[in-house]
Amino acid sequence: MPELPEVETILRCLRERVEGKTIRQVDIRLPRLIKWPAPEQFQTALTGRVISRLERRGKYLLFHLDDTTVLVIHLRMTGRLYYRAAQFPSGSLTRIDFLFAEGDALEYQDTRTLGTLHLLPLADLKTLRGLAGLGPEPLTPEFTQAYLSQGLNGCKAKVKSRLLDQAFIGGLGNIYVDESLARAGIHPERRGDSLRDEEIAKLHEAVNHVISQSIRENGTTFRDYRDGAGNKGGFQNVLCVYGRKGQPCPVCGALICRTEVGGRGTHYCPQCQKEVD
DNA sequence: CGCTCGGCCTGTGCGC
DNA sequence: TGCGCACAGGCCGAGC
Repeated sequence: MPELPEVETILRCLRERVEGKTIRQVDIRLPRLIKWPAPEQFQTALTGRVISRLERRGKYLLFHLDDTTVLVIHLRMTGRLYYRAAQFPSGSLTRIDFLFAEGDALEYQDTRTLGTLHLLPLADLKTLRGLAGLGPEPLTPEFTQAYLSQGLNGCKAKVKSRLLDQAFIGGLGNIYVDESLARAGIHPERRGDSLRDEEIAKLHEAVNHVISQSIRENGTTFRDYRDGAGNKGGFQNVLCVYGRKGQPCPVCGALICRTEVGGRGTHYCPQCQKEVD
């Protein structure tokens, strides 16, 4: 479900609500979501811990605890984290319920149940390969035009597939890749190594622009996404191509096309994003 | 080694 | 109305 801007929005929302809270009880209703350690140990180890700090890396959310262990949550497609005030009961959609000593709670919901939860000592975070191998994120000093250029150099894969690789760029997902390529005027099926310098410059600008604008808009609610308090995002109102098959391109008016690239639904403007390979 | 594809899950919305 | 199918924001591992 969520990509970098959505996870960032959840982080900002939850920070003020759960940092400093003591976990009194963990109610596990779908144990298979807990990948490490075994659910019983997960439950025991978390009970009594204080959440000292929240952090986001790519699409991962990290809950640092007062004993230097870390709860790592990945929401995958439909995971949600909801803060629940003390007077409300836990709902039927909750898969894992974190109850605080103060009476309030954090609930993990997940329709498709593809999400993952790990509890690890800080020093063992490197064993989570997806997390440890994350590439630089958009809007960081490491994500330069030169880095993008170097990563596309010799890349025979389609540019869209390359941009979705979290080890190359951390945090981009299907929506923002489609939107970035649209803004840069690059067809998603172009070979990575076919992009000219000026196109790479445009793509670099586009990725940063799209991600920063979406963070400002609190992410994209295409369907399921909500932040930690249940609020929708706003970026869906300014999407140029994603989910807009058959609708006019806001730039040129041509009708948006949908195709499949690397098994992912892909949207582009046939006029602004010409195939030139 | 680089890359593509299928599998993991459940729910929703569409066309017939 | 009911049914079946296509599709869904991500990631990993098998296999080419």
